[in-house]
Amino acid sequence: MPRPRLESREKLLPNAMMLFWKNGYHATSIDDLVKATAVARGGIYADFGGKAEMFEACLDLYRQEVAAPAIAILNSEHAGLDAIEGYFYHFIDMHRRHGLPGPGCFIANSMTEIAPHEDAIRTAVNAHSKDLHAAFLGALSHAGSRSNANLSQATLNELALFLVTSSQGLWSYARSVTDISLLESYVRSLMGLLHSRFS
Amino acid sequence: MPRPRLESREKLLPNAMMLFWKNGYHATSIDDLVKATAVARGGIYADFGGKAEMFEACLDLYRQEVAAPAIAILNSEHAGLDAIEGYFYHFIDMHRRHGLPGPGCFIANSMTEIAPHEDAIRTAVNAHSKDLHAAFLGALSHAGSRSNANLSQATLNELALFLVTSSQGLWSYARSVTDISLLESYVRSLMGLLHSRFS
DNA sequence: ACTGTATAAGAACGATCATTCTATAACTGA
DNA sequence: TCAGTTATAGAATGATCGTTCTTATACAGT
Repeated sequence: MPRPRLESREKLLPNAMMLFWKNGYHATSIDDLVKATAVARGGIYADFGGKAEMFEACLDLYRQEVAAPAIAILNSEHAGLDAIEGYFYHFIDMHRRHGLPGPGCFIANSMTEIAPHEDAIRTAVNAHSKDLHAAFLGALSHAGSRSNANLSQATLNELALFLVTSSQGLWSYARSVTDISLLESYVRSLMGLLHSRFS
Repeated sequence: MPRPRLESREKLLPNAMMLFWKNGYHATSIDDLVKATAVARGGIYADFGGKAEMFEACLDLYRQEVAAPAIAILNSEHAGLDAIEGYFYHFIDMHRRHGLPGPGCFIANSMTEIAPHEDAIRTAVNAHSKDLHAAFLGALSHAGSRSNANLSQATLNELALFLVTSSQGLWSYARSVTDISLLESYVRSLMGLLHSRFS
C-alpha cells in the first residue's frame, strides 16, 4: 500500500527494453512491464503516453546503449576488415554470455514484427540501417584502399549494403539455434568471402 | 443464420497462412481468421485444436507450398551459382508483385517471433534450415567441382551455412524497406562475392 | 511541523482475446 | 422422404489486454 520510494524509475526503460527485446512487442504486456520494473502502472502512462510510445523509447535506448557502441567499433580510426570481424564477435560474445536461443538484435526483431505495420518503428529501424551502412562503408573503404583489388566506390557501397542486410540474418538465426558455433561459422565464412574479394 | 455450404473449408489453411505470414502470430486474432476464411469459429477448433496448432499447420503448409518449390530450384540437376541466384530472385520477384514493405518469409518471421519460445516452431524452423542448407551445399558443390578454386568440403559446407543464415536477413529486410532495388543489390553483392571465391 | 507534489499500489473499465457452446440448416446416404 | 451427420452463425464465457482513476504515502521546500 505505501511506497518504497527507491530509484526504480531509473530502471524502468532498461528493464522494459530487455522484455521487449526478448519477447517482442505483442507478447509483452503492461503487467509484465510493471512486474519487471517495479514501476506503477500509471507511471508508464505519465512518462510515455502508452505502450507503443514506450516501445519506441526502448528502441531508441537500444540504439544508443547497445547498437551505437557496436557501430563505434566500425567507426574507429583505422577500422578495416578486422573491425568488421570485431563488430560481429561483439554481438556473438553477448550471445555466448546469454545462452541460446538468445534475444538476437532488438532492431532486427522489430524489423520483422513491427516495422511493416508502424511507420515510426520503420523509420527508426531504417535510420539504424543507414548508420550501420555508413559504418560498414567506412571500414570497407579503408580495407579497399589498402588492397590491390581496386574495388570501385559503387562496389564498396553495395558491399556495405550487403553486410547490413546479411547481418540481420545472423541475429534472426541467434533466436532459433542452440549451438553458438553456427554463429561463429557465419563470421568465418563472411570474412573468407571478404578477404577473397579484397585480394 | 444458415450455411452457404461452399467449399470454404479448403481455403481455411491457405488464407490463414497469409494472415500469419503478413502479421505474425500474436497480431492475428481468431476473429481475423474467421473473417478472412469464412470458416466458422468452431471449425478451427474441430480441425486443429487451437490457434497454436493451426499456426503450426500453416507453417507446414508454407514449407510445402512456398519454400519447397523455391528449394527445388537449388536441387535441380545441374544447379550451380546460377541456381543460387535464381533462388533469391524467385523470392524477390514475389515481393515485386506484392509491393514493399512485403511479407518476407514466413519461416524467417517465425524464427524471430516464435522460435525462441515454442519448441515445436523452433523444430520446424530448424528442419527448414537443414533442408535449405543441404540444397545450398549441393549447388555450391557443383559450382566447386567446375571451378579452379579447389575449395574443401568443409569450406563449402560453411559457405552453405552462411547462405542459410545470410538469406534470413534479406527476408527481414523485405519487411522494412520500400525500394526493391535494395533487395536486388543484396543478390548482386552476394553473387559477386561467390564468383570471386570460386574463381 | 506543515503543505504540496510526486509516485506507489492496485481497483476499475471497456475492449478484445482464445475458447466453448447452442441452435439452425445444408448436405449424405438410405 | 427421412434420419444422421456436418458445418454454419453467433451468443456466451472467463481471462487478459491496454488504459484510467483513486487512494495513500514518501518526499522536498518552507
